Amino acid sequence: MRLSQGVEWALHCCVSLTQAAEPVPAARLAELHGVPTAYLAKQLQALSRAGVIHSIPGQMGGYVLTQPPSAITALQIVVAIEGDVPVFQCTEIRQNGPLGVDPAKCSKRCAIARAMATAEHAWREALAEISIADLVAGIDADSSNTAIDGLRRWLATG
Amino acid sequence: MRLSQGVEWALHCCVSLTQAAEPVPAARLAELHGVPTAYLAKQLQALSRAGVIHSIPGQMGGYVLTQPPSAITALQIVVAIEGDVPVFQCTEIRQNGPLGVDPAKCSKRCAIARAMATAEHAWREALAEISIADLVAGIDADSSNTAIDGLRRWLATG
DNA sequence: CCAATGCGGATATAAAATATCCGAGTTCAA
DNA sequence: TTGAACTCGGATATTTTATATCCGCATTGG
Ligand code: FES
Ligand code: FES
Repeated sequence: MRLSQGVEWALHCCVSLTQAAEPVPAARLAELHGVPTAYLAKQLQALSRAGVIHSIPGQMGGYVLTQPPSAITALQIVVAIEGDVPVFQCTEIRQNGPLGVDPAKCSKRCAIARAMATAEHAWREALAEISIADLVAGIDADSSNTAIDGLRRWLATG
Repeated sequence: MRLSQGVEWALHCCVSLTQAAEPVPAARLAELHGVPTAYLAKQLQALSRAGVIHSIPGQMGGYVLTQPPSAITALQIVVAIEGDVPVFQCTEIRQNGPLGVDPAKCSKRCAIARAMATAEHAWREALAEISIADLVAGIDADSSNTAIDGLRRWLATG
């Protein structure tokens, strides 16, 4: 079980967009991160559909964040890219075999699925506690306050 | 991102094995749960390699739990089937592009990976709190204390 | 010895992730 | 107003992974 690579790209792009004064095209974000343009565009479209970013068409178009960095969470981004399907999916095998339970009595989710969902909920809660602003602060601290400033400068010199 | 189906099978098998007095062959577990025998065998082998269950070869052979049900956690089973690779994998794209960071300065894990690892840790901690005994108790309660008894009886009548 | 079982690898199929392309629509400049 | 250049968007290939299956070998117990 592995999270799609698009999640990492999306996180990096959202961090970058916090330092942009104008819309940033997908090609420019791809150049900045050294990833294939066409595939990154797909992830950005997913973010756009989820309402995390807003797309502006036309010659001076590109992508812009729809909310302040402190209001965007890692959970939103993960859900946007991966979908909100549960990590553990109960396939109701309790209804199979010689001891199969009557399907009519399976309106309630089974005990195993409930337990796994509880653990998954803990993960989602933790993801919801991570904001883009937190990531920006962390990256800035790691680089002795040079990375974010350099990023803003690079984005400005179109 | 979706957890492999083998995890559900493994959980159900461990629950079933708690009610067995003798080793249970893979074919019998497959029949009980109505799943393909050959593929289930693969999952059981993974559990065996991880030390969750013990395999006994020979004519009266089969699988047995290595620990009491209260000592086996859902985390052990998930790791056994899926491997202990992290859900979020940092591919170090911060080293790419025109603003790429010097690889020599990347000995420390990046801020994004750290944040995602924290969330993942919360999930693992929650999984470690789930024991097979808990699942048995939950299933028993859901069935008005009939399912586990029926299971033990079915396993005894080889 | 013979039958039954777990183990491991090799193989075929199905699904998903990855990577790419071209068209519809918009904006800006001439 | 006209047009050209640029943007996003969805539909399309390619590669990788997960799923499912099979067969031969070693081991155990009758
Ligand atoms: S029946 Fe298998 S987890 Fe619900
Ligand atoms: S460089 Fe992308 S998450 Fe670490």
